[in-house]
Amino acid sequence: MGAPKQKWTAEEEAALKAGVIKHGAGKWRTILKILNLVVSCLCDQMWISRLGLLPFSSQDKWRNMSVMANGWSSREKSKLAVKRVHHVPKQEENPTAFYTVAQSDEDISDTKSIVVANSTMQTTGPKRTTVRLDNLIMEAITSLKKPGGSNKTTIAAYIEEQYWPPHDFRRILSAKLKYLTSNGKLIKVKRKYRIAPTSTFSDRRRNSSMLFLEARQRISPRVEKDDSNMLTKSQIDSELAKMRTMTAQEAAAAAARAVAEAEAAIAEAEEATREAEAAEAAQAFAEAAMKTLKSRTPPNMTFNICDAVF
DNA sequence: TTAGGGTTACAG
DNA sequence: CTGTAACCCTAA
Repeated sequence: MGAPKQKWTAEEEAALKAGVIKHGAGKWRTILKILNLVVSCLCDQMWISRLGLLPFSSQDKWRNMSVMANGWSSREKSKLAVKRVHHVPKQEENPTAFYTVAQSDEDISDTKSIVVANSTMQTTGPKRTTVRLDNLIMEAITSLKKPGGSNKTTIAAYIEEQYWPPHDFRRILSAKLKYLTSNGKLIKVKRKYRIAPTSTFSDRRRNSSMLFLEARQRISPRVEKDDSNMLTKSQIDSELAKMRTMTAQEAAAAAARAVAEAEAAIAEAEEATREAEAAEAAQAFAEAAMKTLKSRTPPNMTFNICDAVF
């Protein structure tokens, strides 16, 4: 009598998972934005109506999926302080069996549900989820304690030592440094950067600018390639060619990465206007990736994107 | 804007 | 009828 009740597709679930992995459960608005962006190419009106107009849909979906993964019944037990989920031994058609939903009253600092894979997951502190390149730069300069500031090479070396940035990370760093300098956050003297005295570093608006480094850090090396924010047209085609030979699981992983990278690229682009082209390319890749995933329509999409990515 | 409770559609 | 999933509402 009213609402037709549209069901979620596997692709949509995959995209949702990717969004949650990247931003954490709870940032539904942000996730929504990314999801709309990535999946819009499907011309799936359901997404437009569901995600565009009903933010709580993704929230509800995630709630359902989480509850399912924990084996609890519908949703009535919202008071779950779960710690570990054992694999459901029954059938293998339960794709979401690896969530560790740390979501109780106050044992975990924030309500950010941590999605954990079963394999090579290093210690991911709950608070370490949002590292920004800006902060890394500040951290580097601060830690290096150079009198006149640190030059780009030194900063890059520091960050590369502490984290696991992509290959052309230095290129992005350059743009970022330039931007921060023009913005007054940094002061550049003789090729050396120092933190501006007055400006307590804080990025005005955006919180969605999660750093691709973060995602990059955990992406297993097997998918480590020449991709990054700076995707060229040919690189995208190359990626797509690879995807066509992928399994559904790998395609899902690629789609997940596409989500992350598109978001990262777009976030960067918003700050450094120079990156607009990169964002476009990354977005194109994301869309293409989703399209590929869509057209594939594997037997029953029982992939676990967490497994696939991490 | 989000967390979380309530409501309704749909499948078994 | 019962359980599940999508949808809706609202306090904070």
